[in-house]
Amino acid sequence: MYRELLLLGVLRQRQMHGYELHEFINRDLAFCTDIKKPTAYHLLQKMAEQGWITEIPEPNPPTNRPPRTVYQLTEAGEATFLDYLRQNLATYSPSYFNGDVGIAFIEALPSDEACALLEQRKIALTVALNALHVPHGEAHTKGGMSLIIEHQKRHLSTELAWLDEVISRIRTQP
Amino acid sequence: MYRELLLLGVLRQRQMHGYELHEFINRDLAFCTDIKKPTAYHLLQKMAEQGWITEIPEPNPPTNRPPRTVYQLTEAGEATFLDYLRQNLATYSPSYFNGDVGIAFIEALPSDEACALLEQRKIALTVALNALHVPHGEAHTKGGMSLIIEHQKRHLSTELAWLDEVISRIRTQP
DNA sequence: CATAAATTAGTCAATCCTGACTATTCAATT
DNA sequence: AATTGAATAGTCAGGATTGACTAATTTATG
Repeated sequence: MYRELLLLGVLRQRQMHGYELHEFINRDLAFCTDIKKPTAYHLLQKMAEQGWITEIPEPNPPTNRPPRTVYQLTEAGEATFLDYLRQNLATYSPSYFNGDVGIAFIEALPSDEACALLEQRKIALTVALNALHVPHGEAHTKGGMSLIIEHQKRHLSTELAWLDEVISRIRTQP
Repeated sequence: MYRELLLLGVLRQRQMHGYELHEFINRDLAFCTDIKKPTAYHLLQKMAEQGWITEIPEPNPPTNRPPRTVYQLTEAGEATFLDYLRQNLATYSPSYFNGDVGIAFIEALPSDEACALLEQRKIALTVALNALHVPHGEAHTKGGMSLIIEHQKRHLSTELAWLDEVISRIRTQP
C-alpha cells in the first residue's frame, strides 16, 4: 500500500505521464522502493479505476510521436493520499533483511571462510555508505527527503557496526 | 533467492513436511521473512523439480489422515545451499523501509498532527523492541540465531533514535 | 457426551509483478 | 547522409504471490 501512497504523493506535486513518474521514483526516491516500470503502469491503471487519478491524453499531442497519457490527482485521490499518509506515519511496519538468512546458517561454513565472505559484504556496505555523502538530486535537499537520507545513513552505519561485531564473534568462537 | 536458501537451510537440519516447515519458519525465523504458506509450497515444488530436494510420501501413513509429503535435501540441494549461502554472506542487499514513504511527504500535514502520528509509530516501535528481550524459542539461543536477534535489537534502537530526531526537527521547524 | 473452537495440512483462483520485448525519437559518430 | 547507440514510452506473456477456501483431526467447553 506504500506504493500507492508514493505514486499519489508524487502526482500530487505535479501531473506526469507514466514513464516520467517511474524515472522520478527510481532517481529521487530510490531509497524508498525499487518499483518496476510495468508495476508502476499497473498501479496507475488500478488507481484510475478507483477514481483517484484521471488519465488525460497528452494536452498538445506532437503529431509524430504516439500520444502519451498524463495522470493527474483527483479530489478523491487527494483524500486517499492523506488517509494513507496518516496510516503510514502512525504505524510501524517491520523490514526484513535478507542478509540475515545467511547469518542464520553461518555455522555451515568453516569460520575462516565465513569471515572472508563477510569482509566482502563489509566492503559493499562501505561503498553504499560512502555513496550517501554525495547527494545528486536537487529534490534531495529539501523537505522530508533529507530526513530519509539521514535515516539511510544511520541504518547503514548500524549495519556496519553489527557486521564488525559478527565477524569478531565468529573469530573468537569455534 | 534468499527464500530458497532459507528453505534449504531448514531442510538441511532435518526433513520436514510442508506445513511443518512453514510453521517453523514463521515461528523461529520470523525476523528473516514473512513467507506465506502457498508460497512455501510453491517453492518446495520448484526445488523438487530442480532436484534439490526429494518429495517422499510420509514413511508410515496413519491410515485415516490424508498422506503427507515429506521433503528431504539431496546432495545437489546441499551444494546449492552452500553456493547460495556463500553468495548471501558475501553481498549486501539493501532493504527498503516503507515507513520512509510517509516521511517523504510529511510536509503535507500540519506539524502538530505529524508529530502526534509519529508518536503513535514510536509506541509501536517500542513494543516491538521490548518484545525482543523475551526470546521464546529454544532455537533462538544457539548459533547464528542470537546474532540475528542482536541485529534486530540494534536496528530497532536505531529506528527509535532516528524517529526522535525526526520528531524534534519537525517541532522546531515550520 | 455433544458441540464448538482450534490446529493441522494443503489447494486454488485471482491477482500481482516483472523480464523481455516493441517502437519511436534524439544525439553522436563516420 | 547513413549508421549506431542511447533515451523515451509503453506493452505483454509468463511466472510469482497470496487471500480465501476445504477438510480432517484434536482439544476444549458446557
